[in-house]
Amino acid sequence: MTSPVDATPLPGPARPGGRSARVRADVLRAVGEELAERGYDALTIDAVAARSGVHRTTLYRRWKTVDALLVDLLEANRDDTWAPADTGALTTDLIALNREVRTAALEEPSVMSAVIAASFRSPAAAAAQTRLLDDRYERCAVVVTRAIARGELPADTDPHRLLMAATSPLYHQLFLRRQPMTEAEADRWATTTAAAAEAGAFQA
Amino acid sequence: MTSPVDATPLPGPARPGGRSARVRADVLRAVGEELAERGYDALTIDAVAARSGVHRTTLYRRWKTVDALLVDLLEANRDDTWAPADTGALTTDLIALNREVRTAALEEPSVMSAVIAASFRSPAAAAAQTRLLDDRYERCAVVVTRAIARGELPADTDPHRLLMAATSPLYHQLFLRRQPMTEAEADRWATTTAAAAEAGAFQA
DNA sequence: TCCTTAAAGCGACGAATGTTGCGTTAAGAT
DNA sequence: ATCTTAACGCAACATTCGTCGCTTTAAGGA
Repeated sequence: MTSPVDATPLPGPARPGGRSARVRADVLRAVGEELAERGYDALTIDAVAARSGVHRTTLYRRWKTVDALLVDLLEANRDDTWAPADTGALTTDLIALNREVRTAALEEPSVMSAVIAASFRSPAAAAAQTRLLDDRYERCAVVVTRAIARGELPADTDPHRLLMAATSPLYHQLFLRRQPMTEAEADRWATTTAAAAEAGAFQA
Repeated sequence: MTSPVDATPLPGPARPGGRSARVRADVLRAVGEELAERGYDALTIDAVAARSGVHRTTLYRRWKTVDALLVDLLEANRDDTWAPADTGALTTDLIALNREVRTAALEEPSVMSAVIAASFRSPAAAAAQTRLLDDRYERCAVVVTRAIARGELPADTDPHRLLMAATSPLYHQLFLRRQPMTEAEADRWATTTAAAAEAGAFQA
């Protein structure tokens, strides 16, 4: 029996206004700077508190862990405009893509590495990582559909499998095996994959 | 000027005998159990000390960090007899290999996942991870050389590239992208790679 | 058997990491 | 302009983590 005057209390962000927003902005900026300057290992609640000027307790209450901070930064900075380069051919598109992946993976300190490391600790970070990569693959699918439209690839080529084949060796080599990888090698995975795809290796 | 009576003090393990060995065995057993029962997140110095009956201080002195404990366990349990299955054909050899990788990656709690997570924290763990994978690739190279001997592959096929192509999508999907992977999918990466290799995709 | 001395045990300490209760501030509604 | 209250600031507390000085044990050599 709810009285008619009873205004809905509304769950969810009850007061997401001015101050809270400013605090969040300050904190996320601090997280980004700390990460860029000192790397993931130095990314601690206290360090972020000190740099942002926001109290420790607030961070513990709103984010609880460093991983949560990182996830929030990721969601906030998510670039909705990114698109793979359009070079006019599958092989060169994949080369451009692989070079971008390699560059991002090799930057120091590596944000990508930080996200992966975090994904091994908290489920939330893992979920963010999944979303991030899913989004990436989604956007990159056009590389394949364009190639199909140009007649370079069979019409039933699976974009996801093709992209996995091209990029996964880079991640594997750089993050799991932890060995260096030259740009030429990255290029080679692109060309090999493109050739295999054109031969129908990734047809459904 | 060393006096003739002056016995060499000998650097290195001065007294690796009975007690030390027993302590190490107890500790490593405890690490393995803790890891298997509660997973990597629960793997703490204190937990290992409690379970093994060895004092905290000893662990801090001899191993310093949990990652070092994990590395030591790995080195101690290293299986020098492992070899890839010989099924008589490249495709089926790769399928067997991928199934083994998938099974190991999917066990819960995952030792493989723990090692990877550790490799993002300590250089020592990273080095161990590199050694582990290098050793694995080394042993798996016979799969390729056998295929060459059978005439299935060009003589100048690069074993390492071929093996990367076959297995890296599994690691990528399971540990980076964190999505499930069916056995059929794992098999498919094996067959696709075998076909590409036979077409000369991994020639030097 | 006895001696020497690494290595393990032990407790106490300091620092870092989280937590809690309470007072204060300001967003948003009236 | 005033009121309500979510969110922040603050200080004190609890816990975990890693270190240090000292004592005790036992491995390995004489």
